[in-house]
Amino acid sequence: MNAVTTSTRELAHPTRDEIRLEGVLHALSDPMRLRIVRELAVAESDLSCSYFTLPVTKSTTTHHFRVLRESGVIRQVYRGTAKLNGLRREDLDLLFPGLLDRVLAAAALEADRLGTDG
Amino acid sequence: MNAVTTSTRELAHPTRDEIRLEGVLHALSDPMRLRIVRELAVAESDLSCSYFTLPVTKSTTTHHFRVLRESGVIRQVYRGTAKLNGLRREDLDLLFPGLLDRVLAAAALEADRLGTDG
DNA sequence: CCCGAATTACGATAGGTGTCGTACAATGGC
DNA sequence: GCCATTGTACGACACCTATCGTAATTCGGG
Repeated sequence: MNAVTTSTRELAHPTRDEIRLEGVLHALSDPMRLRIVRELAVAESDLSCSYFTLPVTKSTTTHHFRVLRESGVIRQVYRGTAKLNGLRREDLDLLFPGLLDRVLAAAALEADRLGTDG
Repeated sequence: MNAVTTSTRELAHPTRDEIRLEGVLHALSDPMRLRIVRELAVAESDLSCSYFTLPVTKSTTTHHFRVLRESGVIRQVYRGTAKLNGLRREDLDLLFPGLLDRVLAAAALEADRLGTDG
């Protein structure tokens, strides 16, 4: 009905200064999560969870998105029944300059090297 | 038991092309291991395990060094009763250009931010 | 040839984690 | 109001992992 759908469901995000390097590295060390992050990185805007077609169930997908959110790697906002996901680029770049880009570049190089892209 | 006393106990290392980004990120996502890597990074030469004074037992320290070696982050060589540890900078920089430096810089920034250095 | 120093091996343990399946909840369109 | 779409909650399970303590191994030196 409303032109601007204001969702009431709130999601807990760590503030910028609560983000820990160890947590970010751990979040990125899982193949599924790294794949999600890579897709978010090349996306022009936020992507819904259903956009991703991962070789795991929806339950597991939900789990991975939560890990990414709670570690501060992504931001999640409800819009209707969907949940939009976006990288927290600014926060990450402020805390860990250049880190995300290097990880993404490394992931691209490795995917190319192994011939298995995600 | 044997007669070969060339002090060459061999340790299994992954070859460069066996190193995986996920494994490296996972290895670096542990506080103890990140601390070890940071110390190795500023060292002029290889360091023995006993050089490090970590708040864990020697058994646990051995475990962490093994994780770092098996993930390809460090190289370990026996010399007498000691075991010398060094970063595999060249291999890592070839595989993942700039990644290690950014992680180290991020770790330094975070340590400064949190006021808790290692 | 024994001793001490450095490190490992082994077993144990508590907690984390990736995965699944099924049942449940929120939302927007009809 | 109903229902399809989207995602969550919860329980379960196998596996991994960080940690410890103690016993064992390797090596150089006396």
